[in-house]
Amino acid sequence: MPGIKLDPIDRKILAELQADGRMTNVELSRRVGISAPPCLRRVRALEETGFIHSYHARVNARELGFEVTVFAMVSLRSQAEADLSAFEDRVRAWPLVRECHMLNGEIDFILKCVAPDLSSFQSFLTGELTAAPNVASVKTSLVIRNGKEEPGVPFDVLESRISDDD
Amino acid sequence: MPGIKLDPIDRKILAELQADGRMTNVELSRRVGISAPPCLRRVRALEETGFIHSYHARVNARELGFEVTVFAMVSLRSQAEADLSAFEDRVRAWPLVRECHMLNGEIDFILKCVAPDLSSFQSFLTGELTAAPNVASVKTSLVIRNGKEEPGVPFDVLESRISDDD
DNA sequence: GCTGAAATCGCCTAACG
DNA sequence: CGTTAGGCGATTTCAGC
Repeated sequence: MPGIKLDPIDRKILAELQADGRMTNVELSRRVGISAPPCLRRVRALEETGFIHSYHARVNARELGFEVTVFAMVSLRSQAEADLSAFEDRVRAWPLVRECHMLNGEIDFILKCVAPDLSSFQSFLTGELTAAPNVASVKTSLVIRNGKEEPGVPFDVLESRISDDD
Repeated sequence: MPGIKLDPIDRKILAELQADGRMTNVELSRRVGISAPPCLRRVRALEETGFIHSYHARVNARELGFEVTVFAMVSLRSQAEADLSAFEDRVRAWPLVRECHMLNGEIDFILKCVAPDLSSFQSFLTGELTAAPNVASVKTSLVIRNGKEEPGVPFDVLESRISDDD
């Protein structure tokens, strides 16, 4: 899988589609400096090789009635692989949990949760999360405001580290 | 701004575009059960009213050479509004920091960072983040693996709480 | 192999009912 | 909101580098 490499045009395509995932192919081809057919072929190849995972609209959570975002730091009693996986399986079934990252250190998982209001989050917290098997402790922090939210990766950092292409 | 309301078709549109932001308008119109022109008008309206913020391709960070993701918990010495804003301004200029959330409690900010490797993150950590004005302490946690990563909000939670439409 | 040009097909997007 | 219709983008085909 790491045998596939990208040239500067591929990286430009990825950067452009990360910034605007609904851009038309002709506009994209214009921006990366090639004609439309090869541009479309490259996009399809990037999708099939997994460099592009998916496309999503970013919606305004608060306007839609999701007024609270909470980070939950979870520690488990057992860190055996089967128990870690079991917890992750459980997390995937909870719609309020949007992200789950396994961490090093004392905290085993950090969960990013979104809920309509505090009371619905708290009923999830006490009724589901802390009540789940193997959960030792949960520390929650309410998000007061969002200072930055950029999707994906910083391609400019990549460009200044790359010697050459494919 | 809260005067604008959404009917079930609008919510379906948002859910579909959150799940697949590159869907064609005719496919979208088919899924929500109306014809293409009014569907497009609704999408444009949702974009202009800010319910749809933007569209993004989700890329494979690891394949692209961003091997490490780190959560940084930052505490500041002063929590005066001017100092909080000054820190947020600084964060926006750091490409490695993809998200910055202000929290309640002892930790003032949680930062989600992405870097090509540990050494480049650590040079950012010591050279930029902990060296920034007003930063009292920074605790970092390396992401071992990702158990879940869903975009945006859980529309199914919304549906089971909504009495009626516009 | 790759790209680019031409042609076809389908979608987008006005205008109107 | 639906239908019609014209213009544009998407996608295949084919020729050239």
